[in-house]
Amino acid sequence: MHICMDQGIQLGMPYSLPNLHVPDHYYTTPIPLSPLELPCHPKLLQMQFDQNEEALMISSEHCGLYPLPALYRHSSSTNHPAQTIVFEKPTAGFVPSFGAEEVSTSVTMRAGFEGASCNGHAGTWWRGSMAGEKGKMKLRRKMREPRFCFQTRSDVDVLDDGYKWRKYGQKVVKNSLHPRSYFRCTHSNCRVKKRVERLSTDCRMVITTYEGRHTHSPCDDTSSSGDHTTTCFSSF
DNA sequence: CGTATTTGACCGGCGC
DNA sequence: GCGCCGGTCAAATACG
Repeated sequence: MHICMDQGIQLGMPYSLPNLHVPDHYYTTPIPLSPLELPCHPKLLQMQFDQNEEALMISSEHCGLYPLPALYRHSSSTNHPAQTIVFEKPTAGFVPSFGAEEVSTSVTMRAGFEGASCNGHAGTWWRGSMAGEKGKMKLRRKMREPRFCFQTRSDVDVLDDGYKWRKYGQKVVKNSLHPRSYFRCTHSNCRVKKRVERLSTDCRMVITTYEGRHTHSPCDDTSSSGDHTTTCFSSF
C-alpha cells in the first residue's frame, strides 16, 4: 500500500481503516482519513471488495483511493509509474481535516474520470435546508461540501453504504444515456447528499458521488445526530 | 394512512 | 440578455 500525493509522491506510507482491507494495488489518499472522514461507510468498500465487484476508484475532487490502472493513465513512465503520476493540485478550499462545516471548492473534472460527471456545476444544495435564509444564499454560493466519487461495477444502482437515503430527484443529464438520481440522507440535521448515475459508456458502471459529511454514524440513522460515531465504526 | 418515490416545474449559474 | 443545463422543490402517485 502506498500513498500518492498530489504534490510530489510519497510511497510506502501505511493507510489503514478499521477493519477495512484496501487492496495493495490501490493508492490511497494523501492524508490518511479516519472513518469519520469518509463520506460513506467503510463497510461499503469492504463489501465491494469482498464481492469481487470492480470498485474501480474512490476519488474525490482532491484525494481518495485510486486503482493503479487509473494512475497509469497519467503516468509517463511504465517502469515506475507511481513516481511520475501527475495529479491536479487540490482545489482551493478542500481541507481534509474536515474541520469546517462547509468548504469552498472550485470546479474540477478529474482526469480520466470525465464520464463520471463529477462536475462542479454550482448547485443549490442549501436551498432546502436554508429555507428562510434566502438573503444569505448569495453568501453561500460557491460554497461546496467535500465530494467523493465512487465508480463501481454493479447491477444495482444504489449500494448499501450503511446510511439511509431518500430520493428527492432524478434528472436526465446531457451526454448521458442514463438518468442521474439525487438522494439526501434521511437523518435529521444531516445534509449529506449523493448522486447516482451510470456511465453512458458502460452501463454496468455506477457512479456514486457523495457530497458533505455525515453528522452521525450509519447505525445512528434514526436518531438525532450524536457522537456515537467512533463506537459504531470501531465495532466493525 | 404514513412514508417513499416519481416527475414536471422552477431556479440560478454559466457560456455565448 | 438569452438559452442551456444541473440541481432542487413539491404535488401527485405508489407502496407497505
